[in-house]
Amino acid sequence: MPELPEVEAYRTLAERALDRPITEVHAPDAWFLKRGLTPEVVTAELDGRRLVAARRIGKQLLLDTSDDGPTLGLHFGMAGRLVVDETTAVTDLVYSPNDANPAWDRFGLRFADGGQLMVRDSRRLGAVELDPDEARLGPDARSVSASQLRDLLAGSQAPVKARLMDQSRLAGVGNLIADETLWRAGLDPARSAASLEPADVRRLHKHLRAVLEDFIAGGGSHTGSLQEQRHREGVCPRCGTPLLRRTVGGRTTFSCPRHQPAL
DNA sequence: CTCGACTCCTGTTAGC
DNA sequence: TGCTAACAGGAGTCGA
Repeated sequence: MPELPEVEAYRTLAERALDRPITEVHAPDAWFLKRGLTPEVVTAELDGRRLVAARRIGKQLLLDTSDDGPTLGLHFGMAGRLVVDETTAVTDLVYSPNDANPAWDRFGLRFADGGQLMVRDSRRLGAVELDPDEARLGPDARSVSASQLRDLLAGSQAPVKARLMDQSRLAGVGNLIADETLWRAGLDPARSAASLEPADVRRLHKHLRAVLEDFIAGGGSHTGSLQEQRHREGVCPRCGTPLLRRTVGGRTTFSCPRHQPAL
């Protein structure tokens, strides 16, 4: 997906959709609805209500509804976008087409004033559910404390990168944020989480926070220093050393063998 | 419980 | 130019 910074932009955009009566629910793709939700049920639950708050936990967008209605949970998968009244929050989304294709409109709400909120996802890896279990997500990466980060890394033999991307322990970090953060912090993504020293964790925390704020301010997860070097001939932006490309935690991973040495 | 492999889906791109 | 295979910012499930 869209990682945390993109979903934060979606959340801000979704605020434009608040307090507008819902007159129609567009759910043409039943497969896109999860946890047993059907087009009939989601229509009955949302029709006539209004969105009253736009929240975000990690990569999950949560839209609360009026009159004690359900919370609408939106996931954007790897290519999903949010569109409100034909305005898109994020213009450049790597690995996702920019064009508007009606067939990619997987779920949407029509408002009484004629406007709309739409989830546009070419790849169908996004999801819509009602009253998602918010407890399944770890603390949001934008506000995670240093001690929380220390605790969620402690004792794990999994690669530190895999641990950072485990949404049940830390919500919001995806592949690009993980690589950029570990690169800035000078940590090998494949090191076991438990092998980090206290100073490593403090540095990681500092850079994680900085990367997130940079990406939120700068327009997305693709704006990192490492991003333009994310290809087979890529070199370290800092020292020019050819980047190491491998799979860590099941995801394509780029790192500088010089600044991010293995133990 | 923890962790890695596999799977879902489809548009783009690299390579023959 | 055209076809095919690999690959992609995510995450759920299964099994060792």
